[in-house]
Amino acid sequence: MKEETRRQEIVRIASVLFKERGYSAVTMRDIANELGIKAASLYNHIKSKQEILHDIIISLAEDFTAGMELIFNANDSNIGKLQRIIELHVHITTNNQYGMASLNNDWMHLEESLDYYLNLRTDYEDNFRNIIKSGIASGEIINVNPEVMLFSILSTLRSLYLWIPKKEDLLQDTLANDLGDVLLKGITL
Amino acid sequence: MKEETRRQEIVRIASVLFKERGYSAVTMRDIANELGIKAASLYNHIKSKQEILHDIIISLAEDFTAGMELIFNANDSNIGKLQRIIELHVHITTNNQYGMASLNNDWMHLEESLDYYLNLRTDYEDNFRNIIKSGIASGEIINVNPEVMLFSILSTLRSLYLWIPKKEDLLQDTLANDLGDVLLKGITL
DNA sequence: CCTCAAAACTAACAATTGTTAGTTAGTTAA
DNA sequence: TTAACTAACTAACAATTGTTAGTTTTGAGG
Repeated sequence: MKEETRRQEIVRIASVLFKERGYSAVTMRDIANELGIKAASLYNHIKSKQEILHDIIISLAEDFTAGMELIFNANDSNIGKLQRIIELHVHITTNNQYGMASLNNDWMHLEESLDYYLNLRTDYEDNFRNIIKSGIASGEIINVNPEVMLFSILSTLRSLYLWIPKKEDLLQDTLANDLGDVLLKGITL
Repeated sequence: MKEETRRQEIVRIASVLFKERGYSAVTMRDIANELGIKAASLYNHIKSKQEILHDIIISLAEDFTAGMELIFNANDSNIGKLQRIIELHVHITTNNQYGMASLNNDWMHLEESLDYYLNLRTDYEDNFRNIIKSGIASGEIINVNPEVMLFSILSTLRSLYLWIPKKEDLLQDTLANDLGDVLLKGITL
């Protein structure tokens, strides 16, 4: 484990508060308080509140886009790719449950990096959609509206951050497997 | 159609802004601006900003709890009940896509009514969970961790508000049917 | 012990926040 | 015409916001 810089600590603490209350409802004084220092002292380490949000969201969004790129270009069945996407989400969310809240709910408060974020998200969704469409074309996946499938699976994966912390006992692999069963094979016997 | 009171108009406009930016990032002046009046004038119709949030969230939460109660006590198979829950979400979300954003993301900013809201939500989830467990016991539903199934289905249904406005062409019934297929029967051929 | 940089501090700022008080214009009912 | 009511207004408030300037404390290396 590398040492955590004060800057990283600020971002980490902030992401916890942002998950609880949302970016706009958390003040610099709240963050400073949690660290036992004064708000003004934060500015020795970070440039602005906005920069904290950027740090949290952009690194996560890039992780997803990079992971998706790998899966998309891999030599695998389309169902196999979907299973690997599920694992990607479980993995990233397990390692940063707090940041995932900002990624989902506070992205609209990004300023300079908003367009960049939106592009990353669009790329990600396009790849996801193309995997589903390929799966339908190849007969791996049922012929239902692919938008409904994309939406349904992605909604579940994006909400993982709300749920993983409550089920700490569940192993990452077990969770990814169960989710794969439920999302891909359905729940009907 | 009944006439909309000024108060209802305020709550409706506010819910649109709350969906875009979140409760904390929307000011009384923003809401007033959208109505073409001054912020102070809002107080002729409402008691506080907090009351607007209460209005939006609590009525929706009560709709869900009441709808669930009906379904739970109905004479139907457990899979049938799940399908009716899907229809309940599609129906309520279609009729109030903006309010659903606050229900999902701004409930933590409720003050006096926070406990009441949390109780409604717990009741709802308990009923949902019991339907799934009954379905497993009766052999209608596969024997996978019921928490994973509850989480997966509910996440999708709770995210509908993000997605329904983009697919206005899709009829309520078609959407509920497709969602039922995907969520219950899975997507694998 | 001294130096120097990192990281804390105090004090203050201009802007914005939700809300109140008091007033005014427009509509309805007597 | 008058009286009452509704819903807008202006002006202001105290508190809180993100941030800056300038200063002091701390701790490691020479």
